[in-house]
Amino acid sequence: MSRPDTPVYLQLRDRLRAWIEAENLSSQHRLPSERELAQRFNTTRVTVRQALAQLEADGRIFRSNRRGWYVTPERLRYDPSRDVGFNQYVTDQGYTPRTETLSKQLIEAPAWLSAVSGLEQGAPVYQILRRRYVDTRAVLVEHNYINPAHCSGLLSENTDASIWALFRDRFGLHPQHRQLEIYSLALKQPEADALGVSHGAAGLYIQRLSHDQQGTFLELDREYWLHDALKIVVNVGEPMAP
Amino acid sequence: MSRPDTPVYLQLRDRLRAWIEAENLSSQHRLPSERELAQRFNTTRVTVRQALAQLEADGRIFRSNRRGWYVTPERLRYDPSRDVGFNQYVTDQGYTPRTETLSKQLIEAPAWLSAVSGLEQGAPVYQILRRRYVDTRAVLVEHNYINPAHCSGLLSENTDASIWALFRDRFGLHPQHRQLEIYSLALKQPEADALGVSHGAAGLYIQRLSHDQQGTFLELDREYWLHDALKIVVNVGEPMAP
DNA sequence: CATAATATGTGGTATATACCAGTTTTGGCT
DNA sequence: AGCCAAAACTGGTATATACCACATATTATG
Repeated sequence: MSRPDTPVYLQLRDRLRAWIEAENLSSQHRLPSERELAQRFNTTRVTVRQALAQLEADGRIFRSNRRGWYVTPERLRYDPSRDVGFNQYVTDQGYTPRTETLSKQLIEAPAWLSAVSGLEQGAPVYQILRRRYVDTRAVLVEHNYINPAHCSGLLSENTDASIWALFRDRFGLHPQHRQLEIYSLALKQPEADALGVSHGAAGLYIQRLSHDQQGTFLELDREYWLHDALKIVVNVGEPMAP
Repeated sequence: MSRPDTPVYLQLRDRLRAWIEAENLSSQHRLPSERELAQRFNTTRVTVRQALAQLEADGRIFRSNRRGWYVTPERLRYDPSRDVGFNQYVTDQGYTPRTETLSKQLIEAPAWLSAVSGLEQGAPVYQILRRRYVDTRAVLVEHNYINPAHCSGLLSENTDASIWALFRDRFGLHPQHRQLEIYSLALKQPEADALGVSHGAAGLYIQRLSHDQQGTFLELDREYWLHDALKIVVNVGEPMAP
């Protein structure tokens, strides 16, 4: 299969991957320590870490700060184009969701928000910052910017559940058009810290800009995900004929 | 700004980032060699490579095998939900596209394709493998699986241009429904080699499953992108009122 | 028995060094 | 000029080692 002169760290990567797939079915299982792996495979920690970095990039293992390496759980399937709440998604797929509202306040729209939303600069905007968990793992932080025009009093509501459920059931708001932006990046200071990973960890950025039936700005959502925590599934166009 | 005990490789990362942003506007510019950076910043190559890996993860620089590190061009904006050709996208954004058809053949649908498309296993399917460039940089490889039912003779056409243009203009086919899947992964042997990067390099996977007005399978597209080469922009729902 | 101090284990950061495998440049030759 | 071999240069891989910061387990102490 592989040439005999395959680099040590790739051999190690493949052996670890096979070991993870064969022996160990459960997620969140802890790998042997780097030192132990180095000894067991008769190499050095530096080389072991090269192999681990490969598996991390592939989303098969993740690190918990100074505690060790763990097998990554299955990716969460996620459709950012539908207004179904995170909690429901996670529950439907057999996991336990958790949401923490880190802050919520009324702010004045900064220039960049004005540019993408069409709001006047300095106009009042609700800002909600939340952290979401799948089981015990923090997988994303979310920045919400909401037009208070049609949902005054939103900040008094419980924002640990679905904001879209509030929009629908309490304020009668329905998004008509959404623009999604998705790209990979390295997580920086605030988001990386909030997710308990180191600066520079691989992340996926999802931005969702929603307008209502009249074409007025409803909400801007900026989500910073761990890159290995999700698989985006979007349906576009009419559903198929039966 | 940063504490005085910030690790060397992060200081170096930030200095390089600042240098890239300030001094150097042009993309594809080559960075000094690792050894020169190590000397200039009075550290070792290992530490320099940590800093470079951070900038690579952030998509600001990329490596060309044993030739050096280069400043990453702007990301291509890409909407996989529209049937507009790659060549047009790239041209519209001021770059020069190029497409190579690596192979095209009639194959029998394997089990996995049957599972997602609804075709019978073993049914004939066109398979087209292409590599696409933005300017001189190979940014993705694309695996197309096309239902020959409504477009026989497709393989005789020139597949270096848009397949969707062929569908539209020559066969009168229009996709009605699409399912997109997007997630990050590490590029493996065949795709990494085709893109001239090393195995394990960060990539973005985009899968597009298209059905026509009658709900019959049209095409499955599997795209493997360099993670830093694109920004996905998808519009969902009716356009805004004027 | 609960709590605090301590020891141990873990990944995180860093230096110094060496050789390998390709790429690019150089320099000599025709 | 054009060609080709040799040299220089680049990132890729690898060993050996050391210390740090934080997490957890262990032990001493009230």
